[in-house]
Amino acid sequence: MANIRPIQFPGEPLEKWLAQFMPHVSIDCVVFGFHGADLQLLLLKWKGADTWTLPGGFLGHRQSVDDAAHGVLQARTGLRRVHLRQFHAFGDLGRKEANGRRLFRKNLRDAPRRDLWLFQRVVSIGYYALVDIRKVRPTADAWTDSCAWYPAGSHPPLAYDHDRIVEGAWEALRAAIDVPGAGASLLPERFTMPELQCLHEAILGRRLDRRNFQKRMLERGGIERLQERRTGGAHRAPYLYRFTVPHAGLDF
Amino acid sequence: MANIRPIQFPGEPLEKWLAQFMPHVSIDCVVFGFHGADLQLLLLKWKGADTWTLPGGFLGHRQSVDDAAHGVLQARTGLRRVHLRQFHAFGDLGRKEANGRRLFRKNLRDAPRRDLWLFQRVVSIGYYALVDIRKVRPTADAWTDSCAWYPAGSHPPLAYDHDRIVEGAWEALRAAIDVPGAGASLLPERFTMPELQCLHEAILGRRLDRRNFQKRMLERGGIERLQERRTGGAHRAPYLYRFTVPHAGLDF
DNA sequence: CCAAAAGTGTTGAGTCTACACCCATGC
DNA sequence: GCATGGGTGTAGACTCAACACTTTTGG
Repeated sequence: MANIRPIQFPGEPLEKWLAQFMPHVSIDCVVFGFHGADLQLLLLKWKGADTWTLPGGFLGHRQSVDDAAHGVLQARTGLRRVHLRQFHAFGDLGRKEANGRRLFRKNLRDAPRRDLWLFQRVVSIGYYALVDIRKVRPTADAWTDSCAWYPAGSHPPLAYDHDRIVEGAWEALRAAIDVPGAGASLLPERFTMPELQCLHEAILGRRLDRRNFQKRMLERGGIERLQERRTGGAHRAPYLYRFTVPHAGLDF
Repeated sequence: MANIRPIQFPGEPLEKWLAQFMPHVSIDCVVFGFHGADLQLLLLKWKGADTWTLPGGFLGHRQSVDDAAHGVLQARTGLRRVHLRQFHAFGDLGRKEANGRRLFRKNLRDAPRRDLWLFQRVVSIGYYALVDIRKVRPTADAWTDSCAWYPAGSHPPLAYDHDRIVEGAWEALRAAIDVPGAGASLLPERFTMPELQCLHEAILGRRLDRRNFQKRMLERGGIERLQERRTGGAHRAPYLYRFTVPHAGLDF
């Protein structure tokens, strides 16, 4: 992995900040975490508005798209090596760019120029990320006053076309859950089988049979049972497992 | 479908032509056709160079990414309603932009400016298209002197990262072949079961069992048997079929 | 001892694959 | 008739979902 450097808004003028990026292209990241029984989404709330968006960013001139996505993740979560997967590019008209100008305006001394590419149409490349929610330190940026987790099923409506992007990410995640090691990065290093099942149920949106699930996971490989059990809970102590393929599809 | 207008290079200067496009974003189309027993690829050969590339184009300022892809297809094939599917955005560094400047240079009176976005890094959105090869009129553009079909297994090496784009498209096509109506747009309106099987074998890269294939296709639905048979060939005349779902996933 | 959760096994339905047989057509 | 390709059926392997039983733990 090369060249991950978080880029903060360095102050006005806006033009100067924008100059370091490749114009008209952005990254949006649907960051999935897992806690309790629900999938969670990492969302940013903009200053001075009841507006939420996905964490996003732009491409440095000498930065690959994948690196830029990792940069966004590192800036908002502090994590460097996350499971990150590109799933679709969004380039429809009517992505409500004018709305964006209003959002930025509130946090600038002077009104930004109308003809900046930031306020014209931008093609956004969608990534989804799977992270261990306990390792994340949510960090807002210069434009937003909070970065926080929301239940994926009932998050506040998002600006632009970000609700559609979430839909696409979730669909891609559902399609990708069926490979060995899937979900590795959403869980802590050591986990129990019921926890893994709970994660799969959250992603798929339906209940699974406990016994068939366990069988399938073990036959498929990619996880190994440890000697220890999780003690302390009521009832029988479940075994702990860990993934032997650390991150499915994470190749660096 | 809105706003499909093929945009031709209107003559120099290059800057003027480029001004109508959203900078730094391009479309590349992997156009699959089917003839005989092989998948075919539509490729462009550049003027004054032994260089082949995929058909591509840029985004008009008021044009969605999908519309731009349809525009590319219409310009190179004459077809308006084709099965077209976005599969990945390519934005690595090292896409050999300098090479591109050399290609354009040969067909311009004056050397183009070095700082045009065309010669910097461009993020390319990859689409694959499935077309009926007999309906296509391959049409070169101002930069190329031929637009022609090549066997997908043994085409000339492509410039930039276009070989990788073809790989990705083929993989996405393999993954998508398993839905009812798949391949509808690669075949003529009426086709025989062996023809459909041949297509599937070409896409998957392996032989299939004749009997099981027929059974699966008919049980799955989406095609219907006609009264007619294909006469004229040696041996028993096969039935003709047609798709009842016209184009899988083509939604306008 | 009981309730609740966790581990393991079995059975039947449905699906996929390999293969055998018959039909049509040109030579 | 016979070689070749096309249409249909069947038996076995395999997969997957439904379900029963046992074990462990806290109260």
